[in-house]
Amino acid sequence: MVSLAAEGYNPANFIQDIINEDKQTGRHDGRVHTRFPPEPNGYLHIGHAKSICLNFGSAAFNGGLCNLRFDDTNPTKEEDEYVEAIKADVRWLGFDWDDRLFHASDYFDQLYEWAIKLIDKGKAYVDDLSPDEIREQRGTLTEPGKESPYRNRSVEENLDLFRRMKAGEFPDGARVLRAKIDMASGNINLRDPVLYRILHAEHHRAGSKWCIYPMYDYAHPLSDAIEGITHSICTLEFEDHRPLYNWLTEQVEVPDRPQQIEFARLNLTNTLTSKRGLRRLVQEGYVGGWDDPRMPTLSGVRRRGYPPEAIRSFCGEVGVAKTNSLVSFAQLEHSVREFLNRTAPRMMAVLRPLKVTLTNYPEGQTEEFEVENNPEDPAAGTRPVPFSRTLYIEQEDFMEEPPPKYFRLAPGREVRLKGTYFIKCQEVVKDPATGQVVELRCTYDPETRGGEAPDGRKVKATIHWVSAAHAGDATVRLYDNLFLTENPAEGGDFIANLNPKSLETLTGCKVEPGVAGAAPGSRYQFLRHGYFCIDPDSTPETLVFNRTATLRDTWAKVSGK
RNA sequence: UGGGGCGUAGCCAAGUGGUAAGGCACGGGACUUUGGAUCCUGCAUUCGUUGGUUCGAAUCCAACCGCCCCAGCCA
Repeated sequence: MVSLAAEGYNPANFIQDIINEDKQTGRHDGRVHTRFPPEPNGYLHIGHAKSICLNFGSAAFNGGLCNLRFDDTNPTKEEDEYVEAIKADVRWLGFDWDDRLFHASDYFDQLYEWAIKLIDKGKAYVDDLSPDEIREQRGTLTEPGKESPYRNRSVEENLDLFRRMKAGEFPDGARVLRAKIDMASGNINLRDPVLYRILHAEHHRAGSKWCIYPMYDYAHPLSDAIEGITHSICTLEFEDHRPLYNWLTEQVEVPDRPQQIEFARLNLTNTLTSKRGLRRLVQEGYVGGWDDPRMPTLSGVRRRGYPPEAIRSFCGEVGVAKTNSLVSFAQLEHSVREFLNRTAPRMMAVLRPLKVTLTNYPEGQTEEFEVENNPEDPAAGTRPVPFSRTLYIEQEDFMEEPPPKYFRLAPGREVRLKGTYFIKCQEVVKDPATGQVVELRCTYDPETRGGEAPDGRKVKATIHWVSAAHAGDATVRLYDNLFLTENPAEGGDFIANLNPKSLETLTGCKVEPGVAGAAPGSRYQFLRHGYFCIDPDSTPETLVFNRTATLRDTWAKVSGK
């Protein structure tokens, strides 16, 4: 039985190979315990989804557990607003941490005790050098660093100074606690890395209890150890930190040392996946907020209408490896369409209305047709759709001078109105001032009721429609890539790569009456258009729809549009 | 010029000495009351390069080339 969390998890990856081997050799007593460790300094994005699916998915797949842990070691950057949003996003994606919600800040006391232990062992020291001096003495990529003059202080003096750091006797930046490892190491992370810094700042959870805070490199491996994590999965840029990770768990002598494993983060074409960059888009007003449907944040794609199931299967499909990669956005859209095609109820919506009068249809008459809700899923049933003399069809479904291979309506041409009758265009009414086509006067063939002609004649197109008197009004937001370039972060300023046409808002759209009253978040397929999702901005009078994704459009290819 | 990684199709990615999975994209055809979906079908004589080992190499060895990451008291 595969749990929901493991659904979509693709075990064909090198991390699963490691887990398999560990289970076989009995490492970690055969346990698998992972964690997803976000810093609450921004909103989760699609890149985090890959990590969430990997951590929760691999744990579930292997009969293990996955914790949610907030890596809140820097009080100057972290806020409660973010922790709540992150929890909501992880839940929405479909994962559950049960009672295993943790914070690195839960461990500050233990972490402090272990720092004392390191000092006692002569493995850590208080350094009085300024940040600039430490940087200067760290050396360069090719030159070794210099040892600090404070490196060989006595254990007693270090203990005293560290306690006084904690007691608040020194200002920010005055001193730090450093690990004593190797200033000549080729790995810069091993050149006596800073373990604790002084920060007189209010912590979102710990309040003002502390004025010294552990660095990520110190807190992370030890938090993993405290939680009994077996496989600590992180991204490639931390590969260089692994020796330090191992050094720390060895020095504090924890019983079952966790192992860090690195994989390549997700990059998507035409999208920005850096918290810093996304924050800038929000703060400088390039988008409407973290949940703007153009944002790759989980809150953004949710509002856009992406189903969590689609994101999970996408994460399984792209796999997990160590190669830096840039996944095509089309791959994500494929997963979204694949899920929505199976599940989204169909609806007819006319985005750019063109009035059609059926001249031979009795005035004042209304018929109801039962139309299938989803041809992919007969169990979805049918819905009644009202039909009358005056209708709207899509402007682009008529051409006065149709090019070859255009099968839709044209003067004298017959097409099928989805689910109802064949209609034939008899007359084109134009605005005398502008020459714009404002109305089509057509006849319908009563013999074709239901959409088939008894005489066997065929029609080359079926178009969607909506009854003018019954239709609801809607605003429709059409979204396109936020960025014009494949890799917006590459080179200079990504702001220059912003797509000025990433949002087009259509008003006066006409939708089937059946959608009235639907809740925000409801997803539909608008026939021949794509998938749409009701936005919370909707009012009782006017629904607002966000386009999730278009349908594949082979006519666009043929016509070269 | 130090350290750590990575190179399999346009994009992802399996493959772990026995003769290149799969998905996306793309092309062709069938079917179609969504120009959707579905269904067939095509798409790497070759795995960064060059040598070597072997009956046999994407897999082992060597050298070279290319790309990514690291010099926060950020994570």
